Amino acid sequence: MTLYARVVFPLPLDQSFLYAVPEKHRAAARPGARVVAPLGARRQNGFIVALTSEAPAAGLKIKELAGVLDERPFRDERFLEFTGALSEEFRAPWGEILQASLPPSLAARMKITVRLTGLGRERLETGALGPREKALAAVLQAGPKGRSPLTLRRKTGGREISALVARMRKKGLVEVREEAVRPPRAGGPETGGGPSQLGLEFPVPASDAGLLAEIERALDSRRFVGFYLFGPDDSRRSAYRTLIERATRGPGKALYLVPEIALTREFVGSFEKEFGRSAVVFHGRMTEKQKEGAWRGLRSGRAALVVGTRSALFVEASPLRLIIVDGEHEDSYFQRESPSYDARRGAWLRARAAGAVVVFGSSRPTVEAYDEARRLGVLVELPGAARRPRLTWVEQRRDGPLVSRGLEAKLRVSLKSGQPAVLFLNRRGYASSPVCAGCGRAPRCPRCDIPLVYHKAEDRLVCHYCDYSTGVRSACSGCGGRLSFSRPAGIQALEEELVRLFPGTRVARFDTDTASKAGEKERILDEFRRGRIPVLVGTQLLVHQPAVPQVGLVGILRPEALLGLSDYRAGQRTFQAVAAMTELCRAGPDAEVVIQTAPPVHFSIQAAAEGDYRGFFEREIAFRRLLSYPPAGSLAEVILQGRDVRALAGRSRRLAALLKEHGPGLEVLGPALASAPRARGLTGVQFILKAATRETIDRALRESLPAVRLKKSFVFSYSPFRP
DNA sequence: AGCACGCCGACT
DNA sequence: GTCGGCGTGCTC
Repeated sequence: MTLYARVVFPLPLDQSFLYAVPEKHRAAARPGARVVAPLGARRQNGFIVALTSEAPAAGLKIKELAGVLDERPFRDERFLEFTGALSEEFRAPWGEILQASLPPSLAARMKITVRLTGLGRERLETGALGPREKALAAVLQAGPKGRSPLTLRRKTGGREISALVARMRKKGLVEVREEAVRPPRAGGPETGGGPSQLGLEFPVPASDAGLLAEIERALDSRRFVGFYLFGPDDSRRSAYRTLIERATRGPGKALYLVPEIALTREFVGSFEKEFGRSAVVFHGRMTEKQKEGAWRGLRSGRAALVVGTRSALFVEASPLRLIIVDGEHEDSYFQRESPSYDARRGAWLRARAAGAVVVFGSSRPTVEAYDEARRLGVLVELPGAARRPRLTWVEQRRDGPLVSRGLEAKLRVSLKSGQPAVLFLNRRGYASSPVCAGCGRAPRCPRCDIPLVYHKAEDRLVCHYCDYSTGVRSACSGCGGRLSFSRPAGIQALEEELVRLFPGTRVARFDTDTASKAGEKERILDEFRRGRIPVLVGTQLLVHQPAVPQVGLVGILRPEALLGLSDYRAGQRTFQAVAAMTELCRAGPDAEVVIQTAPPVHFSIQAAAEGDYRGFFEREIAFRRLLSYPPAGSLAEVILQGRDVRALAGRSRRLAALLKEHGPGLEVLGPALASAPRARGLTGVQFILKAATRETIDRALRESLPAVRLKKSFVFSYSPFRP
């Protein structure tokens, strides 16, 4: 009886392939093993994901595996189950996910060099070459002996060159050499010692004590279950500590995910006594050597805890008993580049496959997670005193100055007493945008209720969900007032105004223009910390810096600009940003947060300033329900990309027609121009699909997408606890 | 992705 | 005629 292996490749393919397993490879060919297999005209590394002895469907030209690279599978079947589910849910190629899960020592990286042959040099001199061949040969002639395909591509204008190189190789004009880069040897931090005993219990109100007991029971009985811890930072950390201790008492391991690299060190630092020697750090910016060290520590059993960013989701930690996802509301858990996935959802899927406990935590959860956790009865509320800084509201007059009189006076007092201040304004440059003269809000789409985006070329306001558009002189859909352009209101304008108001005072600006490089960021923050810069102005970029010191005066200017993001999550983002900015204010009677905004104050701003998450949640969930936005329904963004705009238009119309056949139950918005103009020469067209359940969306995509051959990408709505 | 195939316009 | 550029489609 013949044995067949189902193989996936690290290629952008939405598909697996079937190969016959030769007799001599029977023992090693197991799910999870790496293989080499003939694919088309070449040999390609891949992964076995399943074995079967069933006869393959007719019409397949079955080939044999060329080789098996591992005597033992590099990961167990539970890990395969997890990555398979992740792949399916995010439409990310399984093979690419597995490739990203390899330890550095197995990620066989090839160094490819292209060099000109004698014949090629001769042809270049005699000019017997095509224009593209000539360009490539000239680059090779001018530079060092060998070039990598990537530099060649860059130096010849960025166009695809693989076919060209292949042809030239066949003609003997160039030579292509492949070398295996030697695998890294383990280095980095040594780990040792077992986890020590902790006897901590975290405080929970009596009403939630039952849930705590349930988490502990699940840990002890190795049952899969998911929980959400809602509460301030220190209460959550104390809870994590208890859970980690419990999970790692025996051979069990724990995975602790954080949103930022800087937080990995902070966490390990703060728990050094308990976990320092048995914890390893893992994140994407580590060298291969350091990563290899982390893998070794975990495999040998010396380390019981991994602290890392989203890529740490894939490291081997067996037997896995606990996954913690802290700062659940942070967008950095989502990976946009292929393979694209959401590590928060990934944590749930991995915990399910491994029979582990998954715990999310935040002081300001996403509406989606909070709602699901509450409905499922897995929301644990941790007590803790919320700091309440003094709050002052200052009216932002529509055509008034960027810094109002009220804020100016506060700044003057603060500067006189030598107190540093931070001002936020979330708009770069000098941008001006259309606002309603009546209510001061950004105009919104009457159908989707998300902000319209101003397109300068057509001089119109456009909805990026449904492509509704209107003239800039039209009436505000909220109050009927007239729209007009605001005065320049960007952060650069703010900086200049401050310099004018306070001559001789140093003002530093912190945005993507001044702090794009890593070193530059630290330099500005360092100077601010030392008191050399009394006033720091920043965009939202400043919110995500871990090392911003707390100050006595925090000014939040025009936070309503955050609501202008053309996305149904704008309210959520605004709440999170304003809450984070407010937290930069230190405690004390002389410390103060000044919010300068145009009335009426949006509930997300009001609630954030007052530290009232639940107040925000109730209003926001009502809005989402009203328009069936997640979590009240499921939503998917489908982006099609192409070079040829006319073909793109035709095919997206066809896709729209196909998708619409799946109604009722599926709402198709679009096609509309994708919000971010995509990379070099590619135009993007976007659909929004809305339905009550994710299944409806999946079915429609499954049946409609194969008919449209174009580069596609997806963003699905976030639903961490979906069964 | 990477590679083959097949079609079109510009040269010996 | 033939060669190179480029779009299209397939890979078990």
